[in-house]
This record gives sequence, C-alpha cells and structure tokens, in this order.
Amino acid sequence: MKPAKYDPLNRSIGHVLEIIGEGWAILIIREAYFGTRRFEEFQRQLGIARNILTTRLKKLCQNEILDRVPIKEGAKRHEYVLTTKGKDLMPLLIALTQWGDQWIFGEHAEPVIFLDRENHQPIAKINVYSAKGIPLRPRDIVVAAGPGASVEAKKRIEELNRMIESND
Amino acid sequence: MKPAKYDPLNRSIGHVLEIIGEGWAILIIREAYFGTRRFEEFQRQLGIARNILTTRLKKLCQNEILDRVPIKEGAKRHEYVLTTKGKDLMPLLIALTQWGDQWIFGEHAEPVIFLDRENHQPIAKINVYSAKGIPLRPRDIVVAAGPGASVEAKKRIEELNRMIESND
DNA sequence: ATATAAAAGTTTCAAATAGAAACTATTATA
DNA sequence: TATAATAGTTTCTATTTGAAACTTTTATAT
Repeated sequence: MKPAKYDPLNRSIGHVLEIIGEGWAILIIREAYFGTRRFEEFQRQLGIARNILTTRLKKLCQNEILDRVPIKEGAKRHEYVLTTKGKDLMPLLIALTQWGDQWIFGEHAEPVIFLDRENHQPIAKINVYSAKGIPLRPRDIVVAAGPGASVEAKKRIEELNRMIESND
Repeated sequence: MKPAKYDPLNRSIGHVLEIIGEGWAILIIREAYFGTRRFEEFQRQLGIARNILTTRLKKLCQNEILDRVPIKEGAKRHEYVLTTKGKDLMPLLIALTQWGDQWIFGEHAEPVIFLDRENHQPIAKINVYSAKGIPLRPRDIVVAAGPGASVEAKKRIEELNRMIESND
C-alpha cells in the first residue's frame, strides 16, 4: 500500500496507517500492551515469521512506538517496551476489540473483556463525545479544515460537508 | 498476513484486522464516511489501483461494512454506502486521526478536525472511561477472560495480569 | 438516433512483500 | 565446559500489490 497521493485528506489517517497499518503491527502493539517484551515471546504468541517480526519491531522502534532497551546495563540482548506514544494507542486497541465483540463475536461471546482496575467493572464502550461530554452519533459530527489543511483539502472538505448533510 | 494460530487471544483484534486491517480498507471506509459512494470517486480520491479497489469493495460488502445498492431501481450500476456496522467504526477512525494529530502532526497542524454539529465545537478526545464515566489511563485497566474465552486463553490472561501489575 | 465520453470493472504482467525453514552468533543454564 | 535458549539473518518460494491497457455498460451532447 502506497500513500494516496491524490487525496488531500490522506495525511491524517493515511500517514498513521503507514506506521501502524502494516500487517502484524497492531497485533505486536497489543502483545506489548499485554506485557510481552521479548523477541521469542512475540514470535511464539503471534506465530509471525521471524524475519517479518524483525522488520516490524525495527519500524515500530523507529517510529517510537516501542523502545528497545538492554535487558540490563550493557547487555547486548534487548527487550521491547511501549513508549508513551505507544501506550496512547490503547483507546484504539480497545475500540477495535469492542467493535469485534459487538459485530463479530456477538453479545455474550467476547473472548476478552477490559475491566476498570479499581472496582473490576467492565469499562464503558468507546464512543465519541462532544466537548461537554454528550455522546455523539456519526450524524452529529461534521468535518472541518484544521490549521494544517492544504488549499486543496479545504476545498474538498467544504464539498464533503454538503454531501454529508444528505446522509443518514 | 495470516491469522495468529498460536495466540489464544488473537480472536478479538486478530479477526477484526482480517476484515478491516488489510491495506486500503480503512481508507475506503473513511472515504465512505466522508460521502464517497462511487467506484470512480474512491479510485480518484485514494489513488488506489482499480483491481485492488475491486477486491476491497467486494470484501467490505461481504463483511457487511458496505452495502452495494443499485443507483436506481433495476440499474446495473451500483454505489457503496456504509451499513450501521460500518458507521459504528467511526470512533475508531476518529481515534486513529486524533492519535496522528497528536503524535505526528503536532498541536496546531491537524489537517482535519471533527466538530460537534450542534455548536461547532471540536469534539472531545477519544478515551477510555469507566462504567461511571471516569477517564481511565492504560494502567487503570485490567484484562479478564470473557464468556467466549478458551481454556488456553483463560490461562494466558491470568498470567498476563500478573505481568501487567509490574508495568507502568 | 448516433457519437462520444464517462463509469465500473477485468485482465495481464511486473515488482514488492510475506512466509517457511535453515543457519549463525551470542547468552544463559546444567 | 557442554547444551540449550535467545535473537536474530539469510535464502528461497509463494502471495499480494500496482500499473496500464482492455471491455462493457450507461449517460450526455448533437
């Protein structure tokens, strides 16, 4: 997959997908969140080919999602731990999981659930909220050009909003 | 990318990624959310190869993320519109975008922003909340076996939680 | 009514990427 | 000190992707 050079908007999601959208990347990040740190363990848990694992870990490190740290002072063997940037992907991982739970596994068939550590209650479903905390549905959201939008992008966004009006 | 057969947990995120994790799929879904409906327009906006677009649209339809509807009664030409299942991926799309905005584009360089339609205020940042609406950080969340967990999965989850304790 | 262009794919072939398995070089354990 | 485990690398094959040309159906202009 190649960046979408004709799409003036692609820079938002498009660029992110170049980093974490490649096969296995998200699964590796999830493993890392689950506490896996070592090459062999990533390999065993995921069943990923070793050469692919090598390149993915390298890329995730380059993009500062994982940090490659020596097991102990001066050791040549390393482990891979999530950076803050990497941990900040948690809501995304949970959104993915919840969507699968709802639309693929169905109501009471989730293989994994996430609990609030304090009181062991299931967490709320990930959703979009207004600045004041009111839940928003897709139709309640409009898109606007941000400060980083190109002239092209601004044009297209205006056009888009006119079309979205006539959506569900 | 092949399903991770050695990972008892992969069925949650793993299966979802088989559906929407393939190159271009998410970009196509975003375009669809933005109001694109027709083959040619997807192609132009994304710069995706036509044969790949064909297979992706087919797969997204099979998985009921897009619906392929005749332009008018009995027409042989179709358009592709998001199903409810597809629209329910919105929080995910926004989470992706916001993560990119924060970690790649930086504070005031977002190409696109999402606004609450009512009052045109930017929406809140997507986050994980407890059942009672309290924001949770990664460390506040624990993983538990759900009703659909295999015996293997249960074992591993217990092991995991012990490890996560010692995390950040 | 006819010609021309646009839309929605399909086909073909070259290039890039992924996967399996064997191999190597360190580090840990018995 | 021998043996096994860890963390990769290399090599080769199979699959997937991408570009471009081709086909067929629909829409628009004359």
